[in-house]
Amino acid sequence: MHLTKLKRGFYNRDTIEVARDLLGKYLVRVDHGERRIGRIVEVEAYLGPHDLAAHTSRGITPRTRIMFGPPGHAYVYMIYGMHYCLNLVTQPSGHGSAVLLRAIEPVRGIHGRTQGPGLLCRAMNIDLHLNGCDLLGKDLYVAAARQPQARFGIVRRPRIGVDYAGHWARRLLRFYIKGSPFVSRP
DNA sequence: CTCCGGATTCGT
DNA sequence: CGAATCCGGAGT
Repeated sequence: MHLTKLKRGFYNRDTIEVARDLLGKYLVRVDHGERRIGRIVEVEAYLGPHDLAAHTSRGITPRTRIMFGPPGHAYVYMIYGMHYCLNLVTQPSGHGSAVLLRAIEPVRGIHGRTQGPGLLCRAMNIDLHLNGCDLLGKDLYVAAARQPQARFGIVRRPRIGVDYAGHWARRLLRFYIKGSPFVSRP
């Protein structure tokens, strides 16, 4: 399959548009010369400091520094002391928004399950050393297929695991490819 | 410094 | 439904 790496302008847009446009794109991880590829099937948008479910709602801290930084970078954090989550920073520097990648469909070089943000990172060997990684580099990036792809429907749902966030927990900011068997929670 | 709880996953 | 497991952020 012929893939074209997305440029920074793709990420420097409205976070909800980026989230929807990431569906069907390909996450590429190059690790010790090994190339792992997964098709993105499920994402969540985190809009900025006003979004009470977003880490940036606490302001600029050592952890959220990357998420407040320029678009097109990876924001990786540890959760529950044992899993990692991968986000892609969106919009101009200072905005504090990102898209969480929740599930991918294995395409190449992937062993193990990929349904859920923690499992996705495990399968792609993504951990804190990739926090702040430039998505225009060679270790980790998103690419579009050059060949036209089959069309798909998009389902909108509330985000997972953010019940503490008041009315923000009910916003429809989770997107996934309709009918995909690789979504974490259909 | 201590304390609380989490953008999860797995086993009971 | 609860444990695993540890660090970030907030409060003292």
